Parts: sequence; structure tokens; C-alpha cells
Amino acid sequence: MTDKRSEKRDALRTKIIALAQKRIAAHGLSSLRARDLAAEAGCALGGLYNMFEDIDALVLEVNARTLADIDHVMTRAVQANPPAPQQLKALAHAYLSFAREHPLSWRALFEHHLPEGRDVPDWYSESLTHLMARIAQPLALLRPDYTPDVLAKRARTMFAAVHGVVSISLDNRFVGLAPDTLDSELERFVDVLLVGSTHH
Amino acid sequence: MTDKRSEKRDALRTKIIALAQKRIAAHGLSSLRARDLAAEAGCALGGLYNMFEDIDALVLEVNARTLADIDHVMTRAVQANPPAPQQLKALAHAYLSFAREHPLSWRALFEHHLPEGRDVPDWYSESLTHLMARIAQPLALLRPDYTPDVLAKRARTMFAAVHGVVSISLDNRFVGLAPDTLDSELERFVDVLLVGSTHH
DNA sequence: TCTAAATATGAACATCGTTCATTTTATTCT
DNA sequence: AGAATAAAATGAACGATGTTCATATTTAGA
Repeated sequence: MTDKRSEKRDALRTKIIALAQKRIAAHGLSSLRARDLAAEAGCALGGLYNMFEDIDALVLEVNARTLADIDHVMTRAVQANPPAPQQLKALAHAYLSFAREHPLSWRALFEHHLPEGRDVPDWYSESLTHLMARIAQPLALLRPDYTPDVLAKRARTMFAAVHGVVSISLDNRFVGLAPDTLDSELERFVDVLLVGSTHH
Repeated sequence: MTDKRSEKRDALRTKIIALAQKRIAAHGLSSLRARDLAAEAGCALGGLYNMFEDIDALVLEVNARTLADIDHVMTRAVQANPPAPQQLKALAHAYLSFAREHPLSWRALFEHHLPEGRDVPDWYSESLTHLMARIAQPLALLRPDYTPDVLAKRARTMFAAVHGVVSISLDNRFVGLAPDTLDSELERFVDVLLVGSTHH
């Protein structure tokens, strides 16, 4: 039998992350409370701080899992739509769908900020980079002339643009686009990007 | 002599907004504290709540002023660059410049969220709409076929895209684009938008 | 000047995240 | 197995924070 210590430790840690994930998905990042989590996980308040540096560290764990979920739906989208332009359109729609189906988890990705002077850990940056690579893959087919560096930049810019459109469309601050026209608006927008990106 | 009451009231209100604006610009939205403001403004803690419903209402005032500042630099950008495509490029660069020069004020615009169920007041939505109209103006020259409704949607989408690129470029979560290449990357991106938007 | 309404005040409250001395539990050693 | 040691869990306490409200003060009108 292996360490009973690290066993229980890992079990609790995993449980807390799952609970935080559920709570964020159901009521948003701002509803996350140390006391609620501890009570629901069945440990003392201070116990959380044995598992995580602080609440921010816990949020990073949850957000990394959300990123993995997004990567999953994006991977499926690419696989199901062979020609490169269709793949990029499918990626945009997959991103929009995820944002719509899991709005609070998705918003938590961008709402959350580490306190001044603290940088995101490398493992988190890498999962972002990994997501960008999903976009770079079909874009490389469309623009074989791009060097790896340029390709990475363009993929990131394309993601940023689509994210911006999705983000502002789902933001209730801005006067609404009817939700059902959003799909077609995004479709048209990706067409603009594709035409502009390939027509030299 | 007019009401001495509303005179002092307005003076204090204005003073508090200005102080909040300065604090956000210097140390970010999260550094805003009721007690700090009250002390600096020379009034009691409770006095803030005679002037503003709550801190969120104060932040809306500050953000509306930031939007007005952005509108100002955008208006100048349009005026200085007659041909429509140059105007749109100038708008994007003006937006990027503002975000770079006033990063914390700019970020506060999007970081801030009203509590669940509370909508932004109409006067705030209108200042957003006003900003979108600045973009619609040159876009209308480029695409005279757009109906007012479509034009509004496309202007908003174009803003969203540029905002997304600026936003993610300035976000330290993502592996950086060297800051000096951001200008040219944005320039190229707007070109893509323009080509894609006009090439049917 | 005197009265009534408006306004300013700041102590008190409720809620947070976080810490740390203490207790409990698990592992290691003899 | 039993004692010694190390690790982990505990939760009361602390410091910040936004907000409220009974009270004191100031202003406007008669």
C-alpha cells in the first residue's frame, strides 16, 4: 500500500477542484468562497491552504481544465471538417458554442487576474499555447509560406479576433445582436478573415 | 446665490469621481477603496453613499469618462485621415494607443461587471453606442450598400475584432508579441479586415 | 430666529481571504 | 508493538472591505 498521506491529499485536492469547477460553472467566478468550498469538501477552512497557495491558485487549476475542455471540442471540430477553411470556420463555431453552453466557466478564463506582479505559471501558459497550436494547424495548410514564428502570431491574432467578437456579443453591456443571428455574423466574419488572409 | 446644498453636493461628487479616476489610472480598478476615497475627498465614509448608490455606480461614472476620452482620440483620428480605409486604420491605432497609454483605465472598462441581474444604465449604453457610431461612419463610405442595421452590426463586429487583438496582445497571460511588432501586426490585421470586407 | 427637512457622520455589522498556534494523525525507528 | 518524530488538519482569530443606520449637524424657508 502506497503512502496513505499523499493518497488522501490528492483525493481531497481533486475533490476541491471539482467542487470549485461546479460552483464557477453554476454561479460564476465571483461566487467562489473559501468557506463554502471547505464545508462542501468536508475539510476545515485552513485545509484549503494546505492544498493551494491561495484561491487564485485554485482558480488557475479550474481554468486550466476549462481550457482543456475547449481544446477538446476544438480538436473534434478540426477532425470533422477536412478542408482547411472549413476547419477554421468549425473552430470558430466550436469556440462560440462552448462560450454559449458554459458561459460562466468561459468568462472565468478572462475575468480572473493574478494580483499585480504575479505571473501565470508556465504550465498554464503552455495550455494556452497548445490551444493556439490547434488554430495554427489548419492555418498552416492555407498559408504554407508562413514561417513557424509568423504562423504562431497569425494564429494568435485570429483567435483574438474571434474571441473579441464572441466576447462582445455575449457581453450584455453592448446593445444586443439577436442571439440567433450571432452564428451567421460569426460565419461571415470568419469569411472576411479568410478572404483577407489569402487574397494577396 | 443658488442652492448652497446642491452646489457643495455637486462639487464633492465631481471631486470623488476625479479621485477615483486618478486612482484607477494609477493603480487599477481593484485598488479602489471606499475608505481611501472618503479620506482623500475629505468626507466621511458614509458620505460616499449619499453621492453614489454604491461603488459600482462610481465605477460606471469613471468608465463613462474613459469612454469619452477614447471617443475623443478616435474623433481626432478620423478627422486627420480622410480616405475611409485610412480612417479605419487610424481608428484601430488610436484605440491601441489609448490602451497602451492608459492601460489600467482601459482595462477597467472590461474588468468591471455589475452584480448579477443589474443592467448597465441607458446613459452608459448610449456612450458605447456612440463609440460604435464613430466606426460606422467611415465604414459606411466603404460599404454604401449596408443598411443602417447591418452597418451597426458590422461596425460592432469590427470593433470587437480589433478590441480582441489589442486585448489579448496586452494581456500578459498570452506569450508575448514583442510590443513594437504589435503596431505592424494590427496594421496588417486591419488590412485583412478591409480586404475581406470589400472584396466580394 | 426658529423649525423642519436635508445632509453628513462614523461606529457597527456582515463577509471575505488568510494565518498560525494547537491538536490530531500518519510514518519511522528501536 | 510502542515510542518518537514528522506531517497534516483544525478553526479561532485577524485584518480588510463594502454597506448601513441611528445620531448629530447643517441648511432653507417662514
